[in-house]
Amino acid sequence: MSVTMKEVAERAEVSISTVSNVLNGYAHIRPKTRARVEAAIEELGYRVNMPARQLRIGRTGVIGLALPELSLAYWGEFADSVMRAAQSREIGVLIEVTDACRKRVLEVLDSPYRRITDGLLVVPNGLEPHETDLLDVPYPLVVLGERIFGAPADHVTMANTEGARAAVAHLASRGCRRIATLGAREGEVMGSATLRLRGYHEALADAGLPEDPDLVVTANPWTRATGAAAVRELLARGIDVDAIFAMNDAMALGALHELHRQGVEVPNEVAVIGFDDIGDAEYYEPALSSIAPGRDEIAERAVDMLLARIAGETAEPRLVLADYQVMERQSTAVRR
Amino acid sequence: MSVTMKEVAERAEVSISTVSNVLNGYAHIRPKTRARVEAAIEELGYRVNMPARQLRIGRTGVIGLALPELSLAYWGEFADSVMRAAQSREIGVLIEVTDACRKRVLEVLDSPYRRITDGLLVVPNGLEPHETDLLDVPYPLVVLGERIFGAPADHVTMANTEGARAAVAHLASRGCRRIATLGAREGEVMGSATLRLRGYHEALADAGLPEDPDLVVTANPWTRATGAAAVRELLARGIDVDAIFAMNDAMALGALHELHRQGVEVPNEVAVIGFDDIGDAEYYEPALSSIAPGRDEIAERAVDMLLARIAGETAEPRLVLADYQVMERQSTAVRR
DNA sequence: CTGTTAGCGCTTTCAG
DNA sequence: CTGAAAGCGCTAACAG
Repeated sequence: MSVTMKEVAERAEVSISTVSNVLNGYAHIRPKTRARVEAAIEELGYRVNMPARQLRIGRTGVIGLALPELSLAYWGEFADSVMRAAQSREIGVLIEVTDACRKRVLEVLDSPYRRITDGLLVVPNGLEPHETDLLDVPYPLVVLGERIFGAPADHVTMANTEGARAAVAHLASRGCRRIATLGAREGEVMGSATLRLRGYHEALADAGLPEDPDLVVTANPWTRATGAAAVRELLARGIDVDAIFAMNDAMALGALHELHRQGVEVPNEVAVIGFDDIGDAEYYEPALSSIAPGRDEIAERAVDMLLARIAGETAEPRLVLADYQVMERQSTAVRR
Repeated sequence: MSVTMKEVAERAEVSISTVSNVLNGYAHIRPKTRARVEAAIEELGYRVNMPARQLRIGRTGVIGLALPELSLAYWGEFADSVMRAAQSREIGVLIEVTDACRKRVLEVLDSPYRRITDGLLVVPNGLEPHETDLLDVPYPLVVLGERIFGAPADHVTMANTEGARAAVAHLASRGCRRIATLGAREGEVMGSATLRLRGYHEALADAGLPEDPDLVVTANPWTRATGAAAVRELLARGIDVDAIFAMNDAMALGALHELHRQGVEVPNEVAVIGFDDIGDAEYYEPALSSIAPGRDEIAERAVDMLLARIAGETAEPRLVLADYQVMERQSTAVRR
C-alpha cells in the first residue's frame, strides 16, 4: 500500500491534521512545522489519496466530456481545446464518446462516472431537440453544440446560422449563383443542420438568388464519405452548380475529392466552402475556405461556466454564442 | 446531497450490507429481498458513490491515457480506439495531453490523478530513450509508441522499422530511385524517427540504391508545416528526387501541398507515401499511400495488458509489436 | 440468507 | 498555532 498521511504525520512528529493543513495551504502554521512536514512528504514520496479526499470533500476535480467521437478532426481538435482549458485550471477530464447515438448519450448522462466527475460537458448529438428534460440532471451540466431551446442548463454554442449565412454570402460575393449545400437532414428540428440550412436560405435571400430544392442535398452523418456521395449525386443528376457550401469540413473534403475525381475544377468551375476550419483545411488541394467557429473560445467558456456551476453558482441558465470568422482560401478564389 | 445506500436500505427494510450485496451481485440473496432492494434503488434513483467505493476497494475503474495531443489526426484516432477498447471493457479513460514535452510527461507520471486511475497508458514522446528509470513507477503502466529498451514496463509498439522499410521498398518497386525521407531528427537515439530511418536505409540497401545524405531531411515536430518546409528545402536546393517517404501522414499532407504549389506532379514526377494511414489519407489529392500501423490492435492489446497488470499479473515486462500494412493509393501509382 | 462491525484516508470543527 | 475526534459512503469479514 502506498504512503498515507498518518505516516507522514508520524515522521514529521505532528498530527494528521497538521499535515492536512500544510497540504491545503492553511495560513497559520509555524514555518518550522511546515518545513518538517514538507520534508517528510518529500522523503516518503507522499501523494494525497484522491478517493479519500473526494469522499470527504464531495468533489473530485475531474469533469466529464461527452462527445460523438475523437476520430473526426473537429472533435479531436475540440477535445484538445477542452483539455488545455481544463489543464490550465488544474482539473482533469474524463472523456466518453457517444457516437452521436441517443442510447449512448443517455448512458453517459446517467453513468456511474458521474459520481467521479464534478460536472459534465456534453455534446448531445443524438438527442432530439424536444428532449430537453433528459438534460435535467442532478449535477452541473453545460451543453455544447446545437441549440436546445429551454434546456435546463447552460449552453455554449457556435454561430451556426450566422456562420452559414456568411459562408454563403461569401460565395455569392464571388459571383456564384447556383450554390448547393451539403448536409441537410430530414426530420431534424433544431440541430446544426437546420440552423446552418437556415443561414443558407437567409444568405440566398439577401443576395437575391432564387431557391432551388435540387441544390439542397441531404447527408447523414457528416463525413468525408457522405460529402463525396452528395457531390456524386449532384453531378449524376446533372444539376447546374457553381458553388458548394458543405456544412462541415469533413464533407467538404469528400466533396473536393469527388469533384477532382470527376474532373471538375475547383474553384473556377465550382467553388467550395466548409465549416469548422479544422487544421488540415489550408493544406487541402485546393486550400479549403471555411468558417472558424471559435473553438478555443467555446472550450474556455464552457469549462468556466461549468466550474462556476460546480462552485455553486445558481443563476438562470445562460446561452453563450461564440464568434465566428470566415477563412477565405483558394477553394473560393473564383476568377470568372 | 444525493441518495446513499443507507437510505436505500431503510426504504427496502434491509441492512446496508444487503444492499451492497445486491449491488455487487452476491449470489445468495432471496429473490424477494433482491426485488425489494432493486425497487428501492429504482424509486430513489440511487447511484453508488464511486469515491467511497474506491476508498474501500482501492480501485477506480478508470485508466489514464497520456499522449502528445488530440488535435493531430493520428492521436485523435488513436485515442478514439483506446476509448472504444476501454468502453467495451467497462472502464473509463482520463486523458492528459503532454505536447510531447518532457516536463509535462513527468508531471503526468507523477500527477495526483494517478491516485484516481488504476493504471496508465503513456506515450512517452518527449522523454529521452535512456530515461527508462523514469518509467519505473509505483502503479501499473503500459508504454506505447517508440521502443524504450529495458523499460521496466509492458510495451506496445508499432512496426516502425519494418513498416518504413516496406514503404520505401514499395517506392523502389515502382521504379523510384531517388527516394527522399522527411522527418529525421538530430540527436534522437531510439525514437520513431530513428527506427523509421533505419527502415529507410535497409530498404535502400535491399533495393541496391545508393545512399545520399541530401535525401534525408530533418523535420521536427512532425506536422503539416514541417512537411511542407522540408519539401520546400528539397526543391530549393535543387535536389534530384523522384519519391518521398514522409515519416507520418501529417508531413505527407504538407509535402503534397507544397509539391502541388510548386507545380510538381504527384505521383508521376514525385511519388509520395506516408505513415499512420489516418482516415483522411484516401481523400487527399492525390489519395495518399501510407503504412497502416494497426491502431486498433495496439489500443486493444495495450488496454488488455494494462488491465492484466491491474489485476495483479506479475510476469516479466512484455513487448508487443503490432502488424502493419502497406496501403497503396494514387500517390504512389507511378507510370513511367 | 442477512445484519453487525470495523475501518479505507482524509478534512474539518472545536478545544486547548 | 496544533491536536483530537467525528465522520464522508462503502465493502468485507464474521456472526448469527
